[in-house]
Amino acid sequence: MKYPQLYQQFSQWTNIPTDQWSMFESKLMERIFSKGEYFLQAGDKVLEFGIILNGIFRLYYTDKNGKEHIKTFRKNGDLLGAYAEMLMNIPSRTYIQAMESSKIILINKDDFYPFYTKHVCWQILGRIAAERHFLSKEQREFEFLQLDVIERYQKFCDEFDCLIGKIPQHQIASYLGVTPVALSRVLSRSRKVK
Amino acid sequence: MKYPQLYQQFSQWTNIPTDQWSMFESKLMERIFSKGEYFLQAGDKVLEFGIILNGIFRLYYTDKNGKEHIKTFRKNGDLLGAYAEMLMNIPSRTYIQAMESSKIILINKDDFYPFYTKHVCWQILGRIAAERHFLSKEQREFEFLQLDVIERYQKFCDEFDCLIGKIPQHQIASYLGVTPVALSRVLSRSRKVK
DNA sequence: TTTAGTCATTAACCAGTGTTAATGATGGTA
DNA sequence: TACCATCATTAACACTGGTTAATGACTAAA
Repeated sequence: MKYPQLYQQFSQWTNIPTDQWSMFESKLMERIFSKGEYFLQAGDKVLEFGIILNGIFRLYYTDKNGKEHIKTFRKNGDLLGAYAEMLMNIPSRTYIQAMESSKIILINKDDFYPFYTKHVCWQILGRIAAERHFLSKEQREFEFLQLDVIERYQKFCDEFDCLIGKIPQHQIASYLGVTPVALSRVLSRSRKVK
Repeated sequence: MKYPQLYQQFSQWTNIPTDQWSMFESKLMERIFSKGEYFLQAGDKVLEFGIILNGIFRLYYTDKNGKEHIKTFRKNGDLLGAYAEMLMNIPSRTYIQAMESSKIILINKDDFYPFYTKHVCWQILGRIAAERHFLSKEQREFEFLQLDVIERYQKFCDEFDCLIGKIPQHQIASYLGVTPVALSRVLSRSRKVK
């Protein structure tokens, strides 16, 4: 078994027969991304997805004015890819960029899909992955509807604590849906209060 | 077959053997909701979910100040329930209220879950339901990050066209993440431009 | 018909944000 | 060292959105 850690992670969700796992592992590839390198850019065909062994990536898109909007960050153990575009079978609208030297496991979409019909465990994993993606977006919707900037920042610190310091503040601002100037003001205000 | 229309809808996603379908149908119940009646309120145990035959529901939660925030609206053919809370197995944080007289099909969560192990088609349906829920949230995230109020309003009109006139404008404002006053101003401004 | 309730609109005021620009700090590179 | 790029901070200004309150339209109930 090449990736016992990954097997552990998947086995949390459902039992995977060892023969299924070894077939799956045979399709996996490793790849290193250096800081700043892109896993995917807007317009690219979505041919594969990954699982992060170590490192940090940011996912963002650009609007009609060329401004970047950060959707989320991904770290150890997270799935990596343009998930929505893969489901819709359209070219990527998302840029996915390594924020530090990162190591990931890759699998081709076309190598993975056949597993769905080989064993029910892959359907279960697919369902749980979708459910977890949904839950994180539901949480984000909650934050946009109910929380102001400073509260959203605090939530960000809770969720991505290990990333503070590794992510420039203006990118956190973009994730929170405000400008770097606005976030800086808010943080400065909250420091004065304390 | 009691609900051929529902069978049709599910069959779009995957083939369902007739014996599976009749077992499934035997668990279904019908229920009518009159205007204003609640399918679910915050604090309720999430015991069941539904599929809307006809009518409109709104899903919202309240914040610490008692203000309502509308998450979405649901109409014919949509799944109805506190999906996130069901996945997390926690009490509902969501209020689900009929906006007009509505008819739905109900199934108990505990009656449905066993189907996951009876046939793979239910896993596939579960996965696709989760994927579709995810995609709609991803779309909503896009709108919050990239669009201003008037653009979000236009998107709303595209997505829920049949509901315009049936939904009070202040509830649309809540869905868009602004106050009724702000939405009214924005619409009045955009009317003048034309 | 009268009354009460819901809702959209508008005005006035204020807090917060976007924008632009200037400043200073930091870190990497020639 | 000097130079460059990146980034956080702050100021000034315009504008948007939140809040409150008043008004009028409409509907349903008494």
